[in-house]
Amino acid sequence: MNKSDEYSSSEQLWLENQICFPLYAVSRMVTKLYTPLLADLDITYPQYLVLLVLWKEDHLSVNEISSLLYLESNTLTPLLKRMEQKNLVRRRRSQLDERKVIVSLTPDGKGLQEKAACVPQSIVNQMSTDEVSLQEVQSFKQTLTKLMHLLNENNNRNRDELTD
Amino acid sequence: MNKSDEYSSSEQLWLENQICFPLYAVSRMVTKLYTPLLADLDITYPQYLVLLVLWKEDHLSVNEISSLLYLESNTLTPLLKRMEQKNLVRRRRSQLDERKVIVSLTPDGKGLQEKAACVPQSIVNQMSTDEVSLQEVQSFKQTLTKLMHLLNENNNRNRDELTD
DNA sequence: TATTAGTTTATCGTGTGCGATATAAATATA
DNA sequence: TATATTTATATCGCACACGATAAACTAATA
Repeated sequence: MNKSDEYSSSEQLWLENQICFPLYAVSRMVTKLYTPLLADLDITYPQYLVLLVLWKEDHLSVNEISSLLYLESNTLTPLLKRMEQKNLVRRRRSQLDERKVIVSLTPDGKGLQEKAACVPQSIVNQMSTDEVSLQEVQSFKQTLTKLMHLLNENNNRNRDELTD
Repeated sequence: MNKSDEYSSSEQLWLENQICFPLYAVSRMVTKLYTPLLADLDITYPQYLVLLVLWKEDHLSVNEISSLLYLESNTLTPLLKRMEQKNLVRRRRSQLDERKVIVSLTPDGKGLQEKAACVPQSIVNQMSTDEVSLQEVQSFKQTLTKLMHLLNENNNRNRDELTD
């Protein structure tokens, strides 16, 4: 173990020595960066994520969206209903399997893709500075992605253990 | 600019090429890791964060907690009231400045520190694997902390621009 | 084919987060 | 000292997140 990783029991309970707190804080701060940009499109950040996956592949079931975004149906169902109210998507029960609800883009929902094209660059510009190099951002993203898959498997394992 | 950073306008709108999505997903997944551990203490993750800062320094105003956790008063006020209901903290108007509300630990709130001592190690154990080295976690945390301060200044700047 | 088990989505309740705004106290200024 | 400005919390409304659970449908099996 590295010397710098040794903390006393009480020091471990200091905010500065925790890794999860900055993760939590930065996540909220980044969402705040998106807010004014997405307000122009009259959508929220989670709604933007749903549009991102549908722009890549349309006509996905709630379950498929759930798997891609790691969001549960109890979050997605009301969120998708709000998007349906705004005429961005349509929700239809599948003919082949009446349990499934297929979510499809409306012309309005498709149309937002062009208006959103400038969003990613605007975010990247706001996040990159002299203090954080592109190289650093790249490896940061790699770690994030590894953690995402790791923790997702962890969550799935914990959930399955309970039902066993 | 690095070759690998060049994306077309439409590729920038792919989930896999975004850095903010894994940030958002990992943040939620990590909170899920805490949930069963904190459930034993009958607290939530944001409530745990409040306790962390009070264990380090007791008798903080709402504003001071707000600055440390980057949470607004409209989030903290009801959260602190719930903690007061559970007899973890006391909320008292300052004698010197009646605008300020001083938050102090009760004996119950202090007592939780011992029971929470094992929480950080449990989280670290669940997050560290062969795939993510300690070295990697260290630099990941450094980038996170830099981003946290950067984005906070950014947010403060944007807020002040509107009132000017 | 009748029953059981599994899958998919939805509902309910609680707890955040935050933009906009209100309220009250303290400070600054005319 | 009366008034305006600033500061510190609180209130309101809306949109997530998610654990627990229900309801509807399909698949598996006796």
